[in-house]
Amino acid sequence: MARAATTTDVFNAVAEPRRREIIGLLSDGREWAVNDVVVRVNLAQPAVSKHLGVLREVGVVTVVKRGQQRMYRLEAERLKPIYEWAKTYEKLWTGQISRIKQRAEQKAMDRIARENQSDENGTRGDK
Amino acid sequence: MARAATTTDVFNAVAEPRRREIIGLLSDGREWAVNDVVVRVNLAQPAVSKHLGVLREVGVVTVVKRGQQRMYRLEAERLKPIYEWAKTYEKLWTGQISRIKQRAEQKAMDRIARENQSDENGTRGDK
DNA sequence: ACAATGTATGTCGATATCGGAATATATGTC
DNA sequence: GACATATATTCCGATATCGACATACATTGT
Repeated sequence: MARAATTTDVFNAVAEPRRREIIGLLSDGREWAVNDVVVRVNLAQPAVSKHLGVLREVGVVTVVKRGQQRMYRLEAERLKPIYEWAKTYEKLWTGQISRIKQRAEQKAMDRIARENQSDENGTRGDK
Repeated sequence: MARAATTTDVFNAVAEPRRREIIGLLSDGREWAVNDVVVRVNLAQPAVSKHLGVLREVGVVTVVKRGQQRMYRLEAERLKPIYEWAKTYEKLWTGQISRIKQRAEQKAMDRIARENQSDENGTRGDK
């Protein structure tokens, strides 16, 4: 078995920097003709067509014919799986505390929480 | 030029499903020996070592020797770029405001397109 | 019908992958 | 030292990639 095809996954499709660049362009919500993209990206037209083809296969963009042009549009919700996946790990880096410290803190917190059972009633008397 | 190396990018490293699976395992914050991973994932040891090597090269995991074992640990903050990237597009699929706006724009586009050419499929039109 | 424009497709070369198998490199144990 | 365990490294075959280039296809205008 070899490397997975770029079209098997949103993850694989988006791994290519050029493709991310193109997604960035289309993120303005407008429809983009292939040539509009070619002008902005430093790539020849066939390369752009292929990248758009990959993005289309995984549903990240949709095409519609308009005259002799093909208008590509971003289907951003297809990126959601990536967002959700990464979001799963967000809690592991938020706060500047490292994970190890977090674990230590967690244990300390548990202990303190137990100890505080005796101190349940509001010593925080501001008011 | 060929496909980018899996070690060039967090995006590329994470494009591989097995690697994401391994990341999922390590997300409990503990240190994992290679064999611990081998037992959980349906892969031979060399394959696992290689995957861990890739993840290590991009900094997603770190290693530390302990006896004859190599303990791997997740460095979740290295996934942040992916989260941030995807987050940029979150607003495009959540919230009704952008959705409505997008819809309106799309309808305008469609109308313009229709005006520009009423002939989609070989039907000899007027003009 | 012909030319021009916009886009897709096919071929090619260089490169890298992924998993398996075999082997090498520690490290620990008797 | 001999041996077992844990892991890394190397070689292999099959497969895909990506960009360049050439070319085909499609649509529009004259």
